[in-house]
Amino acid sequence: MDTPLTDQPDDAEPGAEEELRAGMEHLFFAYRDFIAQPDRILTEYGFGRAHHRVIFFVGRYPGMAVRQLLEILQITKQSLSRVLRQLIREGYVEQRQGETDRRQRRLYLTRQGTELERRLSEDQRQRFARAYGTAGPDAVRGFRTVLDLMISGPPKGGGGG
Amino acid sequence: MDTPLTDQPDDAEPGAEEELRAGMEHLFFAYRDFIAQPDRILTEYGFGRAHHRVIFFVGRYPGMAVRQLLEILQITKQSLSRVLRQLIREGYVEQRQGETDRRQRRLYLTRQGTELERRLSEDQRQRFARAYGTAGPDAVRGFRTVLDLMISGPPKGGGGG
DNA sequence: GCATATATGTCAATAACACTGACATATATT
DNA sequence: AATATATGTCAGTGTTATTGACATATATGC
Repeated sequence: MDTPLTDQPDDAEPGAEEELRAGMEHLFFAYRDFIAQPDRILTEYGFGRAHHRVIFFVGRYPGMAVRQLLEILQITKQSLSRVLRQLIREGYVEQRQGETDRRQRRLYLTRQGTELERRLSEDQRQRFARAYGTAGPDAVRGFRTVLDLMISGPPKGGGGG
Repeated sequence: MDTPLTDQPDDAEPGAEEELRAGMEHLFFAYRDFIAQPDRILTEYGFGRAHHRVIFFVGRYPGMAVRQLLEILQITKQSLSRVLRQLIREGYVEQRQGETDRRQRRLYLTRQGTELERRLSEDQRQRFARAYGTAGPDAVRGFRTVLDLMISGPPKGGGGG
């Protein structure tokens, strides 16, 4: 589409180094293209990427506490607050007091929020579905294996993943 | 490390839908963790994520023209300009006039820029090397297959993406 | 009850990174 | 000469993030 690059860069080093850099590059492209369409939709609503992340995770884990969301998104309370306030005010997310811990404000998508979530993730779901379908189950397993290994570090180090 | 989520969300739907959403979620985590360490290093230099992207791509494709960089990063000329100006002024990137087309300013890393590139990508390379090594060549092939399929859209549709 | 910690929310100031619009220069193409 | 391309810059704006400070409600330990 718009990546006029050959598979092998000018100073292609043979072997592993090149393989790693190619992976890094393609992860960048995949993520870039992954968020392009939702970004376009969000502008209609006056929302940004952060709103999408909140809607995605609250949709996926209903009843999530604010604290959890902060840990997942790794942003500050102040940043989340502005986004969350907007989503609540405009009727996409609602809060309910926690039952066991009443300090918590547990988060849920409203019907309107669920609709927006569907709309935002439509292209992303199709993108995954297409890639998964074309690549086949073995490749998907490999994809998930590598992706998961990149998330929290090596199983040996533990690191708290 | 900091993702206190179970593998299956509250409203787990059976089958494909759940698989897709899990993939989307893990792609988010992988990318988030992928850029965390470079982001920390960049603050030492007063640089941001955009500087890293420029350094990465100029390092990978020496002699790249500004136009190509704009297409890859999908940002505006004005946005790139600010970043590029800073990198040139501080001696990480240099420009040379194109030989065949003298309007072009072809971009190269200086020695200092190459050093910074190594430092910025060190954690990312290790992360990929670890994941690739642990997952094994079959999984890596699957990973690359799926990742590449997600980049520009279906092979059938061809062009757009 | 009191002290302290946790979960949440908000105000203010700031920065990085993107945007649009307008305009300028050098060079290439027709 | 006219037009297009490649690049650069100025001005203004907006989103998303930051840090710091402070407030409220609730939980927990003594």
